[in-house]
Amino acid sequence: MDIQETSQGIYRQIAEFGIEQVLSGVWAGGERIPSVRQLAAEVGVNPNTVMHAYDYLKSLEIIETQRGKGFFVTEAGRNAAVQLRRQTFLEEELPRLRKNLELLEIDAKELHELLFPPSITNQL
Amino acid sequence: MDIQETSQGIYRQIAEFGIEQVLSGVWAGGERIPSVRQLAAEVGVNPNTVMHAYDYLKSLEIIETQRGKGFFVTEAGRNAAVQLRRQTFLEEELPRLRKNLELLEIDAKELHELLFPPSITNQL
Amino acid sequence: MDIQETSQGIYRQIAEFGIEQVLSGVWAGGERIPSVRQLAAEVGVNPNTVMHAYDYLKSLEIIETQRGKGFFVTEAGRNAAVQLRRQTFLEEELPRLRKNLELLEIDAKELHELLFPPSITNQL
Amino acid sequence: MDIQETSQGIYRQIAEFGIEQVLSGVWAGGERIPSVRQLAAEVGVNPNTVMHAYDYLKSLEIIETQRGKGFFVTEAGRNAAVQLRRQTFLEEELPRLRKNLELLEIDAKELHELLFPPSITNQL
DNA sequence: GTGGTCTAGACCACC
DNA sequence: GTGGTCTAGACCACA
Repeated sequence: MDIQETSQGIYRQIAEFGIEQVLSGVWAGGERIPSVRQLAAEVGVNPNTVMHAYDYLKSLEIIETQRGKGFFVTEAGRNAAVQLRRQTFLEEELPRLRKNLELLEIDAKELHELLFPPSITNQL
Repeated sequence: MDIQETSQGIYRQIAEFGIEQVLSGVWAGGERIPSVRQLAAEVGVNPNTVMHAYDYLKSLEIIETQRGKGFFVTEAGRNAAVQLRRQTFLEEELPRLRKNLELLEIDAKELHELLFPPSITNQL
Repeated sequence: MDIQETSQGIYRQIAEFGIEQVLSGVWAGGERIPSVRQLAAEVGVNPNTVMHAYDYLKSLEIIETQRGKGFFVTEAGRNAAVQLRRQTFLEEELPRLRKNLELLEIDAKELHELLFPPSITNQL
Repeated sequence: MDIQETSQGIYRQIAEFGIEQVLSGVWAGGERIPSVRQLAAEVGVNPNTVMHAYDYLKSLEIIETQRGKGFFVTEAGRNAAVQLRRQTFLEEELPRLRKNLELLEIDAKELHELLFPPSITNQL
C-alpha cells in the first residue's frame, strides 16, 4: 500500500472552489470575479494565497486579468474547466468508484437507485 | 467557502487499507492479520502508527486481540466493515459523485458506459 | 503613442534566463537544474522569487519537479522553449526589426552584411 | 546571470517617440514640433516629463529651442537621429537578433523570408 | 538537503 | 480601489 500526504493546500482548495463556481455558472464567462483582497478577507487567508490560486487558474486560462480592474472569467473558461475536471473525474473518481462498487457488492441497478432515488418529493 | 485541513492522518490510511483487506476477503473472518511490527516494516512507518490503526479497527469491532497471539479478524468483521464503508460511501462518495455528474453534465447512461465499457476483454 | 511600464520583474528575468539555458543546451532534457535556494543565493534574490520563476517554467512544461530531489528539464522541454521563444520573436522582435530597417533605410543586403560580416577572423 | 532594472523612464520613451517622428519625416527639419503642454496632454503625462524628453533631444542636437516660439527640429536633426538610432541598432538590436537567430536556429534565408514574405499584397 | 506552502508586510503601477 | 512583485521568515513533507 502507498502512504501519502493527502493534504491539499489552501491555494489549491481555493482554485478548486473557483473551478466549481465557473462550472456551475456562478462565475460566468466574461464576468468579474471577487478581488484578491476581498476573497482573502472572506476566506480568512493571506491575499498572497488567493493570488497564488488565481495565478494557477490564470495559467489554466480559466480566468484572465485586467490590470487595475480585476480578474475575469475567460470566454472559454467554462470549457477549460470542464475539460480539466472531466479528466480528473476519469482518472481519480471513476477508479475509486469502481473499487467501492466491487468491495461493497453494489451493482449497476442499485447504484442507479442510489443516485436517482424515486423519492416521494419527486412525485409531487 | 470552507478551508479545511484535508490531511488524512497516516493511521487512518492504514486503517482504510485494513478495511479493504477485510472487504476483499484477503483478511478473512477468524484469521490472524499481520503483526504490528510486520505491517509497520512493510509500510515503512512507526509501529506506534500501526498500533493506532489497529486500535481504531478494534474499536469498530472489525478486529480483536488475543493476548500473546496477535490480532484477528472478528467473525462479524466483514459485516462491520461493509456497514462502515457503505455508510461513508453513502455520505461522502455518493454526494461528491452526484455533484460531479451535475457539473460535468454526465447523465445516467453516460456514467453507465464509463463504468462498464463494452470492451473487448469483456467479450471473452 | 503608448506609454507603458516596461519593467520586466525579477522572476520573469530568471525564467527567461532558464529558457535560454534550455535553448542553448546548457540545461539539457532530463537533467537537474540548480536548486531554488542555490540559484537564489547566486543571483542574490529571495528563494520565493526563484520559486515563482520555476513555477512559471513548470506551467509551461519546460521543467518538472521531483519532490525532495529537485527540478528537472522535461524531455520535451527544449521543444516547448523553442515554440515559446519563436512566437515572441515573431510577434515582438520581427516587427521592431522591420520598423528599424525602414527608419534607418537598411535594405536586405546591408542587413545581411551586418549580421554575417566577412571578417578577417573568418578568413583564417 | 544579471538581474537588472529594465524599467525605461517615461521621458525616455517620449524621446524615442520624437526620434522616430524625425526619422520618419513627420517632424521635418526646421519645422516646429508640438508644444510641451500639447504633447503632455496628448500622451497623458506631466508636462515636466515631456520637458525632460525635449531637453534630452536638445542635448542630442536633434531639436532646438527658439525663445517664445517653441521647439524646432534642427536642420541636421534627421542626420543626428539616424546616427543615434543606427548606433543603438548596431549595439543592442543586432546582438540580440544574432542571439535569437542562433538559439532558434533561424538561418539567413529563413530570416529573409520572415522579413519579406512573398505575400499576395506585394504582388499588387 | 530538496520542493512547497503560508503569512505578514512593503511597494509599485494602473484605474 | 485593483493586480502584481518581492522580501523575510516560518513550517512541512520527502529523501
